[in-house]
Amino acid sequence: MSKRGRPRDFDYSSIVDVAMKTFWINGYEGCSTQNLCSDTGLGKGSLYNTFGSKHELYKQVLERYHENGIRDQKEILENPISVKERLSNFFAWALEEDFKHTDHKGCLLINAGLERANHDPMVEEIVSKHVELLLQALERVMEEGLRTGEIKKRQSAVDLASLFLSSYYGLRVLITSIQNRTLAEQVINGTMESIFGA
Amino acid sequence: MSKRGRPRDFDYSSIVDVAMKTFWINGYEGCSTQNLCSDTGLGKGSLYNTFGSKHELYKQVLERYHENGIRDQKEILENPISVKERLSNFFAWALEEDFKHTDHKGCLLINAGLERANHDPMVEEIVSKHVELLLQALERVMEEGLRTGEIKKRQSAVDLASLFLSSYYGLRVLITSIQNRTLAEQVINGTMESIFGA
DNA sequence: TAATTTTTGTACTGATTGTTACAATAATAA
DNA sequence: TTATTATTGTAACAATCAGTACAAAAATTA
Repeated sequence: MSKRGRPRDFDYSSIVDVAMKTFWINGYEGCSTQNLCSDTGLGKGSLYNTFGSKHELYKQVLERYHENGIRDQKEILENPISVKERLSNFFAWALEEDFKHTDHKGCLLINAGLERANHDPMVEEIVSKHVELLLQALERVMEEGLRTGEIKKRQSAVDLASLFLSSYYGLRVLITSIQNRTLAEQVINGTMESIFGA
Repeated sequence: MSKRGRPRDFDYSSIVDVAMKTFWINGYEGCSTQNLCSDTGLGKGSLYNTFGSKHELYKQVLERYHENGIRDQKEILENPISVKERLSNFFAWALEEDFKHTDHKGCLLINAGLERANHDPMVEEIVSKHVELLLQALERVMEEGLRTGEIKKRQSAVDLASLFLSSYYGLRVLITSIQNRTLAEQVINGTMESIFGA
């Protein structure tokens, strides 16, 4: 009694994935519903019947990106290896994310935040939540590093986490805007040295 | 013989300033030529007669923003006071830039870079140039700090400059996406401590 | 004044925007 | 089979997009 009528012949989840890439490449204002239809293969009927609006589809995309992202980031940061290795892995993961794709670049949440967080409360909310969770995870890592003595600095965990966070986002912005691997490696080097150096 | 015909009754420079704000608030794709006309007070005839296209006006805006920006930044970084004060002033300047406006936020060049650098060579070029010049200015400051002993770390000037650069861009992204002054101050604190701390 | 040159506003272009209407289609439940 | 329900593709919607055509207006030069 629950599922009468013609079943849809596409996979909801796959559509969100494809739409993610389309929004990623073009931004929200920069891509049309026509683009979304041709990229996903859906007709307008199906797209609007399923998602209701371009904005709602965008929301689904951002929520998924956030959930996948914070999962991956936590996995890296909570791995029971040395703190230095964890942070190093975190940077390596970001670097790979940014250089493995040739058509879309950077962190989708940053792109969305800069394009729309000011006028779009939905975007603001998701980005805020993500940053908050990431910052908390980083603080826990820094606390552990300070406790075990792996980090010898006399800085607070909060300050260290904030430094790392901003450096990380700055790195992704720089990579996205100007494709420069050397600079990226210098940023990573400079940040790691600042935390673990003499 | 040089200026015959009806003179324009608006100031080119002022128009670029107004257009800058319009692009800043809405992004490139997010604002229409209609928006630009109503904000500047120009008719379409005047706007297209003067600038030729939306894209050309955007270029004028970005070039002016870049020139003004790098001028201000260099002025702060080359001020003959202590290196620590200079970098502190630099952060204070960024903080003020981001919090003094309520309608438009962040660094226009970052916004432009993330929205368009990938498909628009003009944008990529201006952003690259700006980052390069800023990085050079930062390197000179770090070299001076290392030479005078004000910076006691054993990091290279390049690494220190890269760290500061990414942290600075990360800061501006964070402020733009999530309005959080406390986090901003933690970022600044964390970065300054990393460079000048024990 | 008259000829010349540029600016200005208005109307308009074809294309595209996000969204809706709806009939044909295809499945299930009875 | 028949009734029901959801999905699908197509056509269309008013609104807006970037850009153009052009004549009226306003200045200069002669």
